[in-house]
This record gives sequence, structure tokens and C-alpha cells, in this order.
Amino acid sequence: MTTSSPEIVRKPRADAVRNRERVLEAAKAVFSAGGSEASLEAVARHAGVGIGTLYRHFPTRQALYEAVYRREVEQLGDLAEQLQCAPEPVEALRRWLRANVEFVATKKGMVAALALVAHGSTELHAYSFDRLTKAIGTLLARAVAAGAIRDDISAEDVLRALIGMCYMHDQPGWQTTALRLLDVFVDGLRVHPTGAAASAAKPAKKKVSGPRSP
Amino acid sequence: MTTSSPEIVRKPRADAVRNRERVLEAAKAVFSAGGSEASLEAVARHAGVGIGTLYRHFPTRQALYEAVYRREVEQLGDLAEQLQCAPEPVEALRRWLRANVEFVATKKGMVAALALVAHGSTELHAYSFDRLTKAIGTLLARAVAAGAIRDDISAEDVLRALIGMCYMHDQPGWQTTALRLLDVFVDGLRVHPTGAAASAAKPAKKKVSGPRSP
DNA sequence: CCATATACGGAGGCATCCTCCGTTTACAAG
DNA sequence: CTTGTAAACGGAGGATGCCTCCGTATATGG
Repeated sequence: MTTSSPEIVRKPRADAVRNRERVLEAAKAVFSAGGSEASLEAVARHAGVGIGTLYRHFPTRQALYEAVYRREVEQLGDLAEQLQCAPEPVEALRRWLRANVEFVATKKGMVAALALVAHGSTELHAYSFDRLTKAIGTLLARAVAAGAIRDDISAEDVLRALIGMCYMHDQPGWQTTALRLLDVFVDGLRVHPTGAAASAAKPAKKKVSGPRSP
Repeated sequence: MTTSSPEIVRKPRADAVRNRERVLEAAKAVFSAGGSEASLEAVARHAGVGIGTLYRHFPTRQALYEAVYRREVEQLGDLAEQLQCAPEPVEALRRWLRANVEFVATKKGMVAALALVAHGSTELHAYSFDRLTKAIGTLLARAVAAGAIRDDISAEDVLRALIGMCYMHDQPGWQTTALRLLDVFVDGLRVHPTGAAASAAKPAKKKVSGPRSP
């Protein structure tokens, strides 16, 4: 009450900010390496802070997951904004979707944790769903406005499909499959597959009727 | 060594079989209700057996997840066999995919556990992937043979897409979305979308361009 | 009915979670 | 620069859950 306004509660301390950052970094590393069930004490040790510090910043395991998750979402959202000015709308959409695949690919152990997050907090989920939906929305809108893809599929739909396609990433070659699925899906979105069958629209790269191609 | 053959180790005891079944049932219930991180002691209590019994049957938490998971897979595989004799091939495929959606819908808390399974055991994953892939494969083959859908998409691809579409099931209305996505995907698989845009093929039910419909 | 292999249950050692509080430190005012 | 103080730090320790081990109970074959 000594200061003027009750809303401004001082500037957060520098070491607090730094430690918070350290813990997040450590969490990402430890969970990616040792799976999402690694002990939080290991995370604290790896971050070079006491266990108490970790728990003050992230009161529960879930909270830590969430914080990491939120960061990832931020980055993907930013990427979408950058792609906003790309020349080809459909290609921009495709690029963003593909970026997601690569993004997930680097986080083996994290994914189970993220799965848990998705079912946990409602608030965060709303936020991230919103952020990503908007990211897709802008890319999608441009493509629709250009008359390149059908207009009865919402951004939410695309997001769900995307998550699905990134989801089964445990076998070798999953990435190839995911990318192929994306192409199929995008093809499916197109207003005119440039002919009767969608496969005709992809001249060079596709093998027709070979279900066993690596 | 007193008996004749080293392979036949007697018939398993009746109470053992019964208890094993009880634990599986309890696990399904407890995990569905309280999330996949519920304590195993709670599961044992709910099953009316000692904690030791639980651990003898399922040495690790993972093993318990796996056993539950395996059961579910069995049931889905069986359903596919039944649908084998349905008249409309494309419809049969669609029905099976839809059945999956409903199936997942009843297991809120379980899904995170199943996600963990998918990344855990290789052996089980191979098994279930195989079982489900074959289930789809038969349905898919019939539809392809009838010339109803394109032939360059493998059963694996469909499985991945399906899992994806079932995956984000936390908000109200997810089921509607999942079903819509399935329809889009199946439409995308079609050799001839019955016209230029696939939306023309679904006359009554669809609203065009309204992204905020409940 | 008996012998015995098999299964059961839960006590207890061990690891991890999370809280609580004495100590340390960054920041701002004088 | 000095000093007061709120904020952050760290880790000891109680609580909880994981999993093993072994004495007791029981189903099954003879």
C-alpha cells in the first residue's frame, strides 16, 4: 500500500525470470530424453536450481507440462504469421502443416506429456486451440479467397486432422507417411482436383497403386 | 520335471483367471474415471484383490495398460470381420471408422494411457497395428476392387488418419467434428467425387461456409 | 482325503512428490 | 554507497505411491 497503485506489484525479479527460463529449458530437454515420466527432481538438478524453486514456479507436474506446451504453441503461431506474406496461399498452408510435422519429430518423449496436457487444463487448451486455429484460419482464408480450396471446412477441422497425422510417430518412416497424408488431405480440400481423380493433380511424385512403397 | 512334458505347465487355476479378469475390468473403470495416473493400489482395491495379486499378473503399470489396450483392439478387429459381409463396401468402411469414434468416446481418461502404450512396447504395438491394419485392409480392398475409391492409399495411411481424427476428443462436439472429418477423408479417397467439388456429393446435411456452427 | 504346486494378500523398503520455513539476494529509497 | 525489505532460493522431511518378498490360503491331481 506504500506505493501508488495496487495493480502494479513491482517488477518481477531478474533471478526469478532467469530461473523460470532455466527450468523450462531443462524440462524440455529432460522430458524429450527420458520420457514424460522423468522425476521433477531430475529436472531441477539439470536446471541447477533447488526443488523448491521448481515447485514455486510450477506447482504441479501438469503446470510444468503446460508451460512447455504453451511455448511450443507460441512458436508455431509466430511461424504462421510469417507465412502470411508468402506468395502461394495453398503452398503457405502446406508449408505450415509440414513445419508441424518436423516440429513434433524432434520431441520424441515430450509427446505423451503433451497428450496429457490436451486432456488436462481446459483454460490452456482453449488458448492453444485458439492460437493454432487462428494460425490455420488466416492461411486457410487466403487460400479460400483465392478460390483454390473448398470453403466448407473450418480451421478447427484442419487442426484436428493435422494433430492426428502427427500423432502416430513411433515407427521408422512415420514422417513420410504423415507428409503423404497431408498431401492427400490438402488434395481433398481442393475445389477442383484438376481432373477427375486427385492423383492426376500430382504429376511427378506419385506412384499409383503401389501400397508398399517406402 | 516330474511330469511328462516341460511345455504343458498344468491348467491355470480358476481363481487366477477370475482375478486377472477382475483387475482388467477395474483398471478400465478406474483409469476411465480418474485418468491414467490413478494409483495402482486404487485399482487393486476397486478390483477387490491385494496389491500383490495385481503386480503378479501385471508386473508394471505399462503391462496393465497394454493388457487393457489389447482387449480393445481385439474387439475392433472382430467388428471388422463382421462388417466384411455388409452389402456396400464403402459404407462398410465408413461404418467401421465411425464405430471407432464411438468406441473412443466412452473412454475419456483411458486415452492418455493408450497414448503412452503406443510409444512404449514395440511388440504390442506391432500386434495391434497389424490387427487394425488388416481390419482396415479387408474393408479397403473390397471398396477398391469395386472401383469406388482410389487405390494409392494404403491401409496404414487410413489407420493413421483415423487415429488422428479420434484423438482430439476433449471439447463438446468433438464427435461431430470427427465424423465430419471422416466423411471428408472418405470423400477425398473417392475416385470420382461425383462432380467437381465433394460438397456437392452430400446434398442435405451440410452448411456451406459457416465456421461457427455447433 | 491328502499332498503340493500355485495363487493370494499385505507389510515394508525405497523412490518420488510436494510443503514449509530459515537463509539469501535483488531492488529501491535515502 | 548503505540499508531495509519484500521476494526468491534451497533443501529437509512428512506423506504417498511403487514394487518386492514371503508366510498363509486354496484349488487341483492323485
